[in-house]
Amino acid sequence: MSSTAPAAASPQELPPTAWAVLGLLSFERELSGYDLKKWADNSLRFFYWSPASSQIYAELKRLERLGFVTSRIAAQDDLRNKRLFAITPAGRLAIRSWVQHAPVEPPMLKHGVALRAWLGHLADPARLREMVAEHRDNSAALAEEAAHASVSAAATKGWEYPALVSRWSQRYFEAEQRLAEEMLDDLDVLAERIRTRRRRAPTST
Amino acid sequence: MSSTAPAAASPQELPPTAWAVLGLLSFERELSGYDLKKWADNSLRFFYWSPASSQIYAELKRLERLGFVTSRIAAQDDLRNKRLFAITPAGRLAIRSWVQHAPVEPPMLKHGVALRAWLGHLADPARLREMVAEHRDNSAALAEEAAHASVSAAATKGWEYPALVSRWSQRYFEAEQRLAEEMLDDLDVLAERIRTRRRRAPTST
DNA sequence: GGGAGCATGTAACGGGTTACATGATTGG
DNA sequence: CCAATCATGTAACCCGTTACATGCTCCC
Repeated sequence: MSSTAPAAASPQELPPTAWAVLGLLSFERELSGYDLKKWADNSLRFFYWSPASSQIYAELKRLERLGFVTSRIAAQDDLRNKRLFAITPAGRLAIRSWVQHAPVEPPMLKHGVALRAWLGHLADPARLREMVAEHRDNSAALAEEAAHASVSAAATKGWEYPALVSRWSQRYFEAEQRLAEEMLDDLDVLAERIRTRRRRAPTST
Repeated sequence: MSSTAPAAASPQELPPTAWAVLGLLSFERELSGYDLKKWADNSLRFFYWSPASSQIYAELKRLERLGFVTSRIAAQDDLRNKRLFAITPAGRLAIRSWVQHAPVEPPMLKHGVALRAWLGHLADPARLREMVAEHRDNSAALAEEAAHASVSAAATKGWEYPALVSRWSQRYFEAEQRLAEEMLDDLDVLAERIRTRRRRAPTST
């Protein structure tokens, strides 16, 4: 089946990136692929990764083929061969339906630091500590960035929901920071336990 | 470049799944692909997704080609054509080096619920609330599961680090639950604000 | 007898990335 | 003038998934 369906098949079945891009356009502004990339970088990035530019252009092509967006070349006043995209009524319908009806799935998380802590028996305890500390600092920095994003979103009319999610992101990264700190404590306890145990019944491996 | 390098090229450059699988084997037990899948399902799943079985078999093949694991057919006592894999000294070296030297990268998160909250202007407020509440409940359930995993890991010798990470996971999902609750509050405030505003200056799409 | 679980894979597909190509405009 | 940024894409690649095929064994 499939093989280039004629038009809007079952709207529900698009990759997340397509919905993300269409979602960015649902704020009713005309945007270029380049704009979309930048915007994704400083909003979606916090709770959803930011797709590669090439991917954005590919999704835009698909969305246009489905009739969910239209494009025009911005000429005259704006010069450059810049293609501006806008959401269509069909696109608005489709994304509304997706937002409302897509099933609630567990967030997907790939936590490299946690994976390596899980394999802690393979690492030098000090190095492990270092990694977790670095992660804690990264989280703190991201919390800061999200805080900034939230104030600038709060200042814009019609951006109440983005502002709300920015606040959520800020809290998320603050929590991540706390979790890292607690893990550091646990690592210290564990390292201590191992050290004393080794003192009694020395070396193996 | 590349095109089936003769042997252990630069060990650092394997997909995460390969390291995850090798990591599971680093606990020094002989495991089948099937075993690995099950184990991944109830440990890695919490902080790193669980790969498809087919993927696990593929990675095992690759790891064997690289000399990081060996396999033998478990016959006699165990019957069935079950292939058991074990880590080799080279594999132990490689994964140790990965755990210690791989750069600390930000965890990758794809939070569907957050994305849809970000697009809250496209949803019925009640439905949005429902979705976030469902996510909160899912998180609570996952926290429970992680708690169980942590007690059973704590009971096993040599599993101190997995136990530590299970504890971390439990806290993570508890935090996720709290974040969802706070988002619900924020959504209520926002919905109220919109309702009163609309009462003064009525409707517009 | 038959279904649930054990066990190992193959094939096709697709989503997403990196690397690359190209060119135009702006500002120091 | 040259670097940075704007701007749009193509090509190759690979990770990972779904769907499927196969067969065995355990236990009700």
